[in-house]
Amino acid sequence: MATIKDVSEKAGVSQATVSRVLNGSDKVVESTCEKVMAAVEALGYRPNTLARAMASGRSGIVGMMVPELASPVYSPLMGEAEALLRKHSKQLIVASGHCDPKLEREAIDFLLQCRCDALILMAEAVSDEYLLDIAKANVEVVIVNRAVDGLESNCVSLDNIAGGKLATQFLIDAGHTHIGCITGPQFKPDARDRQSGFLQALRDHEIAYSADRITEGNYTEQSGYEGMKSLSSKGVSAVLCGNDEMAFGAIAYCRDHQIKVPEDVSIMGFDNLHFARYTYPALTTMHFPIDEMAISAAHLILNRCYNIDPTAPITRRYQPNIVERQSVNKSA
Amino acid sequence: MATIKDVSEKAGVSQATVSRVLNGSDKVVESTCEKVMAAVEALGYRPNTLARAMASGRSGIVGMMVPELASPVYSPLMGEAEALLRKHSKQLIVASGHCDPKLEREAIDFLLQCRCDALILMAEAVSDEYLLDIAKANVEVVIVNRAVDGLESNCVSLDNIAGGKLATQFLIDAGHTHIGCITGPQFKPDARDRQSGFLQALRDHEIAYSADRITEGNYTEQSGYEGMKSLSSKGVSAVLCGNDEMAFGAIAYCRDHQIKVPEDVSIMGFDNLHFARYTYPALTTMHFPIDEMAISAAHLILNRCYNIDPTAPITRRYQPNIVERQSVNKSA
DNA sequence: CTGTTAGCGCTTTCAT
DNA sequence: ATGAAAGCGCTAACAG
Repeated sequence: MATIKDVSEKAGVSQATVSRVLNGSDKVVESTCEKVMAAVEALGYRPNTLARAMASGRSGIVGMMVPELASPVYSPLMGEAEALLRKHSKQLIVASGHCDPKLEREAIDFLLQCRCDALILMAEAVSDEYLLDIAKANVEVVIVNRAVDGLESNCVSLDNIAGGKLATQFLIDAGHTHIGCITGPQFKPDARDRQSGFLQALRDHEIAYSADRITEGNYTEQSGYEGMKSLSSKGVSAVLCGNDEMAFGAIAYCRDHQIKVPEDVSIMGFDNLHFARYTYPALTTMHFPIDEMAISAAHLILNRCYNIDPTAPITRRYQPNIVERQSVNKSA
Repeated sequence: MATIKDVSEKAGVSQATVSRVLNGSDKVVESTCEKVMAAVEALGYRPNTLARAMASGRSGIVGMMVPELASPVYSPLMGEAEALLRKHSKQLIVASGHCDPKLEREAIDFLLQCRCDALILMAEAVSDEYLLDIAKANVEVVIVNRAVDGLESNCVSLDNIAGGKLATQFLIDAGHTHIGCITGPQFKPDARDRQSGFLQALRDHEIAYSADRITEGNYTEQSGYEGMKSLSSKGVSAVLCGNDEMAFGAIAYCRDHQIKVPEDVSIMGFDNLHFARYTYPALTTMHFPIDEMAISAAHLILNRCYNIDPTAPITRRYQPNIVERQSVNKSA
């Protein structure tokens, strides 16, 4: 593969000059410029990103960590961020943390070793302190879906408490008083928040809280199925699920056991996955604006790290809203 | 951030020695080793991947191009490949080509500039010739979901013709003779192949081919919805969709228009997306073993490029198989 | 077993 | 406006 040296020789100029025309930085006289471009063309030269990063101390790479690469929930985060970053010639590299503190640290380490200029982290397992440490290093850090104390201006998060509350209120307004909840795994901040919103709404409406109407799942369909099974004998007329996938599982359980949704039991999800509209009945759920959050995160980095688009509006705290479809009975 | 020089000074040895203990390559005496490790620890040193790649001529990075980062179809490709590669300390970086020849070239260029040791390409828009050119360069290339003449040993593909045929046969065996087809966009090789399998099966069974029972979609739900609309007046008892997403759209159309699936019309998908089991009725479809293909692709690279696991079994040509659920009426 | 010495391909002063 | 030269942080012969 051709190097800058080859190009400079072929064009009869110095390497510095080649570098200058390629980066459009300094003023180069028209004719020299053409000679260089011709040589680049002839040799099929592609600048070596690695070498460029080494010499300049800027890699142009932004690293992202998500829990899983293959997940309907996080995919949009990668998709949207990549699109925007690419538009400004920044490259996104992604690593997955698999919700495990050790793996998350490894992933972040990897990203750091790649000398990313900035990091977008969707960290679920690692501690706040660890994140604070990272943020002190000389990389710009943006944390998605989690509000870390002391890192307010680096976080783009969703108000999950308000979401849980809003969803529950919707169910209450629809006339439900016997409401069950299949929560996400309690070690995850978002799962805890959603549940606490649920509890708050109950309290606000002075509806008796009943521990056996709450069951903990792990965000998978399977656990939603199990959760629904255990709730089905508890006399609930509505079930709030910690996420859409568990809601899919709950619906599947109902179908398998001749429980009609929403006539016999209403089911509500959380996330508004793309597919939520295709279940039967179509799932009523809370919208998680992850694509917008991705864009805010990317803008934040573009601003702070590369000084691009400093006027782009950035929202740091998002409010979920209800997407009403057919899985909730409103005449209960 | 600490460099190898800092470490070598702190440990009182040469940089070369530090490099040796870090790479476990050469023999280093125990005591030296400990000194170095202590210094590494004390300084919080992380080797610079970029510099390492430059000096060694090997980046340890494998590049992947997929049509979209956020897609239920391609996600597993990234997820599985990353998991396996990471297990062997290789990093995956992903770029998206958006099904556009220009963007695909840019993505591949980017990957090449990053000096990836190998490329996993899911290229839909770029020509065979272009792929042949790339393969001639000094990167290992694996092409997924496309069989390129002259690159047989670098391709991991799915027999889409056989898949289209098998699916159609299944419909025919179920008693259907008036079969419609919503195909994918014809500029995509897989869409063409699936359609030609459909046509072959019809021919094999001497069922009259009727052009107005075939409509071209673009793999989106929306286009499936539209396709079903146009087919609904053509007297078909079954519809084969070019992919699951269009099948979802077709089902949605039927639901909106009181057409019962599968009593009035049977619908069959292609891909077996994770979500296909959650539609109502649950979608009968062809399984696209993309996770296994991802693993084969990754193994191929591990073998050829890094000489790891040379005995791992690798399949280059996959056969889709039927996943029977509830959307096809078998007593037609 | 360990140190010395060249680079890897590029950017960036500093001269001219 | 352009060239010369010094690194960026690391690995890889080659000595010893």
